[in-house]
Amino acid sequence: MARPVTVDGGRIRKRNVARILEAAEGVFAESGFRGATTAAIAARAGLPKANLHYYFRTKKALYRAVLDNILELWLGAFDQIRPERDPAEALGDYIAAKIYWSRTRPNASKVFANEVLHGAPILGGFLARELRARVEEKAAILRRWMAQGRMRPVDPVHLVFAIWAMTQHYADFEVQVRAVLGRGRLGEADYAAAAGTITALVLDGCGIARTGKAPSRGAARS
Amino acid sequence: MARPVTVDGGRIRKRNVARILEAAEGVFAESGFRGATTAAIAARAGLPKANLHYYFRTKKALYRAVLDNILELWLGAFDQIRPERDPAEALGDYIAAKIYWSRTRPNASKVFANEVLHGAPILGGFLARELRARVEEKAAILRRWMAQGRMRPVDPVHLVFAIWAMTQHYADFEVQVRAVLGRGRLGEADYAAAAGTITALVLDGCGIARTGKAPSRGAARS
DNA sequence: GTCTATATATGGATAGAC
DNA sequence: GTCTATCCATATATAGAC
Repeated sequence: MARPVTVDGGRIRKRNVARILEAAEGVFAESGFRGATTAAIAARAGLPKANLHYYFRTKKALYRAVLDNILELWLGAFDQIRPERDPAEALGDYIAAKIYWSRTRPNASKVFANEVLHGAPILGGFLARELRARVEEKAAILRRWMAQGRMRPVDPVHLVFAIWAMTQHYADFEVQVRAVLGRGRLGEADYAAAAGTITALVLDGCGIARTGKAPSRGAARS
Repeated sequence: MARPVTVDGGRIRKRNVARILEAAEGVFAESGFRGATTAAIAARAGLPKANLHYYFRTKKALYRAVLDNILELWLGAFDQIRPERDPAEALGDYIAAKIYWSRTRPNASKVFANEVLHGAPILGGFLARELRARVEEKAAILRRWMAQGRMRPVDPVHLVFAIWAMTQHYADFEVQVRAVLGRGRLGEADYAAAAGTITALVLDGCGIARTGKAPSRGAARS
């Protein structure tokens, strides 16, 4: 148990852990922490239930591991906002990155939303420390841009809340968005319309003339 | 069982049902449908568990009743948007009404968010029929205002999504908002800042000059 | 490392006395 | 209408053979 004796350096372990994490993200997204069953996660991962418990002793430990993956995405996207950038481009790329993740990793967004919705029992500390610090850091950049007259003064923290809310809405409330739009599935055009509307609201709200230029390369990657 | 024989016309029943519904909204908001236990709901309502099952035979039936109450609020607020109104006032009052409900009925928002987040198993039909129709009705009003040059052309449905997302964020993600703002509890000033930021984004995004006038009376009521 | 069988706990729902 | 006691299903977690 303590140390793997196989020569492959835990190749099987790596593959199984990855499968379990992906399956768990899906099941936690669909059913929430309480509603998710280890049996359902194991079935989706293609493993017997006892095997899942071999890799993650408790359901809670597995849940924590899933959340850890998600936080990386969230904090990574935030770094589109850097002091040396043009405000309009930085904000536009940040919105594009968030919409990109809502589209490609909707389950990650849903698991996070569910966690926060129910009081952030696991992530409470992260929100109050790491996230708060990162928001303050980005808010300071926005305030500097405002002081330099490069954007209209708005409350920078509430602006960040607005961007989070509007972009993640397309993942978290996807069922409602599809129902209201009458779509079986959201397509390229729908996400483009969403990003366009959100970008227009944010840039106009900040008094920044839109350039019509496409988001810069790599916007969705880092 | 079939008909109440008491002379008070079911006064006790009315009181108990109301207590149960309020308790259920709170517990469903905190724990989700699956995480909520009938024991917890009964305890919060101050009744023994079996008594709860006397009024609502199944947990699902109780959940449906809670959702029904919530839909009334949602559709009611929507009626701030009427063709004869001034676009800026109508949108401003709609935002004010939604923020008012996020503040005063956060649990209602959370239960709804949880339902949609997990695929709207109960409300799917409502979203595809009633809600879709209501959004189309309001989108038509917005399109008419745009055609009359009273507001800049934007995608009206995505604009509605944006307003929903930004306003309900303060109820659904309240824990995160509090953590990032470093507040133990959100106060009057926080909601005012939220409404101000959201209104600025929406009105500027629609190219409508802000009047500085306070939201009209009754904005939060109907 | 894998998997069958099972111990154990929790929670929805009801029977039946009052 | 109220409430105690209980049935029964479900689900987490583990024991122990392979």
